[in-house]
Formats: sequence, structure tokens, C-alpha cells
Amino acid sequence: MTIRTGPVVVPAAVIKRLPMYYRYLQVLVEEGLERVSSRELSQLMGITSSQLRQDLSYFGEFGQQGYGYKVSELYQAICEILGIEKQYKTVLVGAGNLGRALINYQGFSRRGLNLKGIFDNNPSVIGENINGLTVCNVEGLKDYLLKEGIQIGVITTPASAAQSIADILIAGGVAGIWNFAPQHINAPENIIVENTHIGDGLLSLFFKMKHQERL
Amino acid sequence: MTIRTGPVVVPAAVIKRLPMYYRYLQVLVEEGLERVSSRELSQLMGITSSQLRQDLSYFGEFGQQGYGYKVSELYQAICEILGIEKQYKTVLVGAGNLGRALINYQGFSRRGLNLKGIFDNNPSVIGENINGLTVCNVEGLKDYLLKEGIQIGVITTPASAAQSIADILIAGGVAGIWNFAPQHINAPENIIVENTHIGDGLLSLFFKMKHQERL
DNA sequence: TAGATTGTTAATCGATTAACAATC
DNA sequence: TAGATTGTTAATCGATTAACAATC
Repeated sequence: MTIRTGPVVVPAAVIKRLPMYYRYLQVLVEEGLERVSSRELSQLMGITSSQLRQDLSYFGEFGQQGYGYKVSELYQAICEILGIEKQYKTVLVGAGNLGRALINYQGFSRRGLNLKGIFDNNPSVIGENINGLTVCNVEGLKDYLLKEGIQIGVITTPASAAQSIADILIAGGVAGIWNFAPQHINAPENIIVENTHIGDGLLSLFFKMKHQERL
Repeated sequence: MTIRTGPVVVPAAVIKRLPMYYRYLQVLVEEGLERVSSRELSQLMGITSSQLRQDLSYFGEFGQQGYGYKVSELYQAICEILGIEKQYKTVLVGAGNLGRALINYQGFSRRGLNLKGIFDNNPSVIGENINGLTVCNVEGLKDYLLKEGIQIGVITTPASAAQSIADILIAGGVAGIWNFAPQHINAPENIIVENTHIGDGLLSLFFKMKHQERL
């Protein structure tokens, strides 16, 4: 097993599929499966085995001819490629329902996200204990970021507050922003902004239901 | 303005962008903007104007040469294409944090989703009132679905319960399932399953942070 | 009218798939 | 060894972009 280290350009379409590989391999690891072929795994995932092998080839060689892949090795490799081992220090801003859902989300910590602080501007929420962390006043956010060396900020505020929170996060030195507010975030190029628009899935569902016969 | 009705095959890549058009146009409608050109809107969205016009052309003609698009007309057209006006009857199963987040999510009802019932299996949650709806025992789900003619089921249960809930939803006659559980759902071809895997966005963020220099 | 911008065609670019030599 | 399956190349397929005639 070799992980490629050189300067390879990974197509965007491949990057989008990496989390899916992670999810499916995690299940196989939990099931205790020892080996899997590209054909078996690809059928499980609903893609072609060609695509699976092609995708992996951007990162290195993880299998053995005539055998397939060792599940645990491939899983480890995907984790490393994704940077899951990194344990980024994180704050979450906006302790409403969505924020709480994320805080309590198993996969949050399982994926190696290290939640250090929760912030809100609502006096009736500030001071509350959620999953072992006390909700802090958002006014103290910027100082906290610099003091603690926070690397990721999660925005689960209403759309109207999103950009101003993002500005504070950026001023506070975070490298990445995970934005759930249905609001475009302006940020300098070196700050990575990942948007998750939950409502989009619903609209896709509507569309497919309406146009079922066409697809 | 003409909406195309014939049997056109819409590329998957175009369908994926429709919710984004909806989001951005909604903002422009709220701002009270009257007209917008493909160049202006595309710059806002970070795509090319070619792509915007090409995408719209799959559904009809919505603009005027030399003028651009009437914002409200284009917004209405996108809503109709997406099937937002339909008011699908919906139940949500799993009243944990994520379920509550969705129930309280403005865009849920704004997009025309008609939430009729909330179900859970936790005795301490059953009977609770959330946003005007009483949480029901999941044991009564199937009968309820048939009686009320429910069309969409939202699954916000743990992964372990997802498939069995999906089976009940399917037996109860829903046409679409919006699945948030990190679990593949098996369903017959005529049932549309839309998966929203929240954790995937986090992994994309990790990857981009780790490989920033390569992209 | 002159200027602007659409809708669409054709060219380019990128992503997926098929096929197979290499090899465990 | 014989069978199986990888990693990779080349061919196919699909998506994006550039360009422009049509026209408001």
C-alpha cells in the first residue's frame, strides 16, 4: 500500500466522492469484513468498479492484484487522505436547534472534530450547558478564537447574522468555515468555506417527484 | 416567458443546480430587484453566464433579449420547475435534535412542505408539543400514513432504525423519502429517496484544509 | 435606431467507462 | 500454476464554455 505524495491534481468530482467512500468503508470496518474487491464495494455504493479504482489511483495504490483491498487498510488510507486524524480545534456559533443537532451528532466527534466552544447572542441560552460545554456570549468570540488558536468555525446562526459572524471568525484566525446559514459568505481566498444548504435536498426531492416520468 | 412542457432530458448536473437558483433568486425577490441579466446573476452565484442561460434553456424561455430577466417571473418559473407549489403532505420520524432543527427550519414550510405529523419511539418524547404538533408513537405510523394520504417521509432517526422506518413509510404509500440517517436506504424504483448526509460537508472541509496548496 | 442581452449551436474541456497488461 | 483483480491507458460520454445570430 502506497500513498501518493506528489503534486497530483485531483478532479473535483473525485473529491466530492471521498466522504461517500469514508461512510461505506466505515460500515464494512464495523461489520468486521476483512477484504473487499472494487466490484463488491462499487456495487454497494452504486458506482462502477472502474470509477472506484480510478478514483483511488489519484491518491496511491491501496490494493493487491488478484485479492482486492484490505478493508481496514483502505479505510485508514481514506481517513488519512481526508485529513480526519488532524483534530481541528472548532467553535460553533448559533446554539439553536440545528446547532444543537450538530453538537449532539455522533459523527461530529467521530470524524475527529474537536469542539472547544459554543457561542450565541441569546441571553436565555448563554450559560446553558450543552454536551458538557457552556454556551458563551458571542461578544467574547474574537478574543477566544485568538487565545485558543481555533481553526474551524461552524455557523448555525440565522442568515442575517452569518456574514458578520464569518467576519469575526476570519479576524480571529480560523482556516475553515462550515456554513449552514442559507447565505453566501464572502471570505478571502485562503479561508476555506464549505457550505451545507440543508434545504437543497428537499428541493431535489420535490423536483424528482414532480418529474419522475422524465428521469 | 414560455415554460417547456415536452419530453426533454435534463442533465443531472443541471438538476443539482436548481436549488441554488432558487436560493439566489429568493434573495433578489426579497431585495425587491426588478430585473437581472444572466451576467449579473451568474456573477453573484459564481458560475458563468453561459451556464446559467444554458441551464434555463432546458426548461423554456424566461428572458427578453436586450433586457434580461424579470426577477419575480424567473423566481416563479424556478419554483414551478422545482414543484414547490405542490404542498406535499409530510411526516417526520425521529424527534431528536436534527428532527427538531428541521421542524423549526423556516425554509421547510417556506418551500411548501406541509408537515402533518411527527413520530418517535421514545416515551419521554411522545406527547410533547413541537411547533404546534404533538409527537405520536411510531407504532401508529403506518395506519396514519394510509389514513392521511401522506406523500413524503423525513427520516431523522439513528442509522440503526432508518431502514425499518423506511419500510413502514413505503408500505404506507409515500412517494418520496428524505433520509438524514447515515445509512443507505433500500427502496423500490418508484419511491424517490433523497439522502442528505450532513457529515459529508465536514469531510470536504477537512480535505480542502489539508490539501489547500494542491487545489 | 443603437445597444444590450437572450437562446442556441458548436467547440472545448473534464469525467466516466471499457479494456487489458501486470501481477498477486 | 490458474484464477482473480488491480492500476492504468485510451475511448466514450457528458458538461461547460465561447461565440453569435436573433431580437427586444
